[in-house]
Amino acid sequence: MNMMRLMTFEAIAAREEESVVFHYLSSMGAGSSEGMPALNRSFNPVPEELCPICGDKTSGYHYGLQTCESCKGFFKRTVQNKKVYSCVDNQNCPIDKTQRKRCPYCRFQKCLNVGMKLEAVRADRMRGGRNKFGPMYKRDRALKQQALRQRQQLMYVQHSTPMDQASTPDIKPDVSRLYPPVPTNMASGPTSASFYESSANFSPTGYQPPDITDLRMPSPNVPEIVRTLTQACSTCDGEELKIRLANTIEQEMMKWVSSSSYPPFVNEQNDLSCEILHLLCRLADLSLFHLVEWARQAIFFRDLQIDDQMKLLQTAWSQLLVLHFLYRQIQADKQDELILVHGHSISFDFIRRVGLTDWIAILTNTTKKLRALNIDEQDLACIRYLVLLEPDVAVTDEAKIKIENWQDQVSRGLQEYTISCYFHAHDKYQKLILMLPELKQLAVRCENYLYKRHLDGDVKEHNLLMEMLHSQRN
DNA sequence: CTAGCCTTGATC
DNA sequence: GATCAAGGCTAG
Repeated sequence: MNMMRLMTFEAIAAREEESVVFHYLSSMGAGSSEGMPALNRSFNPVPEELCPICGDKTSGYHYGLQTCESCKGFFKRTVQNKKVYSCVDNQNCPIDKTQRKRCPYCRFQKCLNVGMKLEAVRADRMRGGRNKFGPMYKRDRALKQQALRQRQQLMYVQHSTPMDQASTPDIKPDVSRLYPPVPTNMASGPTSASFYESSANFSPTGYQPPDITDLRMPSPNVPEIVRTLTQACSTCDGEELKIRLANTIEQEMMKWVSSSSYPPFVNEQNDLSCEILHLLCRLADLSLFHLVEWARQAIFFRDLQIDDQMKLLQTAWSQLLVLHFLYRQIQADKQDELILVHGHSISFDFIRRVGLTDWIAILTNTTKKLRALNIDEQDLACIRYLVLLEPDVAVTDEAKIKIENWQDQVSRGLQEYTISCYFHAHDKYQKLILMLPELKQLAVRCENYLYKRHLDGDVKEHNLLMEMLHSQRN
């Protein structure tokens, strides 16, 4: 059935449309904000789009994405005239506005790598009109608008900090809350005290660092690959702003928690349920942004072509979000509270009142299992990569071989690590691997739930989270 | 060969 | 009719 679908033009068009998500994601991460003071940007509400190949000013969508006029022309000439170039250097020449003429080989490679479409150059040289990429360009524009709005929202939060800080003086922005923490100093062993110290100030709801007197050996030998994966975490632009936005969202949620009457009237309960779901989705959306930025810079993953990256991300995003969410629960070590991104928490009682009763049992069971496994940050880092680098996702043959090799490296690293650091828990590795299908099942369940609530009109916003949810179902 | 400007024509 | 992403033209 899938094979049949792949043969149809609709399927191809749908697939191309899906890639918009990734173009959008990659352009977010490309850091249009890099090195630019926030205040300057606030006076420039529509940031000038730069060509992903050479950095020149773009002139519109050409052959799949926004590029400058010269790269458009170069791509057209190359494809139309079937040019074959060669590189006199190492096939990794820098391509920018001043040097783009130097090596056409590397320029063309870059065109393909960023996602320019060969098939958008017409074989019949027919002029004018539109092609199948029209809807894709339209959606890309809409997504960029959405990204812009989100950035402006972040800006708003940044400039409203005095009040925020006054209301929660005990909360310090901690980027590790958005996405799993990664220590910068591994010298002290797999669970460096510095990580927990960094989280220790973070106790708006009495959150305390978990007890680290576990069963680990005092000075374990962490395999190189595990060390690398654990260290290789992004520190993305605007993280602190996102943390502040998360804080603002959570404070809003806290207002609902404290002001809602009990027992609620029927309509009131429904409104409350939608409002809380809306805020939870906004938090998940923030985490998703961060997750994508992490993935873009993630070792292995960053070496793949954009189309392959997109496929992997579309398969893994919900699992990675769930994984992060569960890890947060374990870290906080609270049995009856839902831990939010910025460190606030909501009691399970409140969760029941907004109609999410079923999820409490699921959450409790899963966190219980994970706690029993005594997952540490090295395990987590490896699992994240195992989830992200899913070899069964249909990617190009070349990428598939790479991914299988990377999976193998990560698996072996994890196995070696668990054996050397948890020698008494000899089956830890197997248990971790066995958790993966369960994680996937849970992620799918979350997706389905969210999708249903979206169709029911309970989740109205159009954000990256919804975009990912929809792109999988198209 | 490059890159800026021009012409074309399907889609909205 | 306006839009805008194709292809075409041409000075440098």
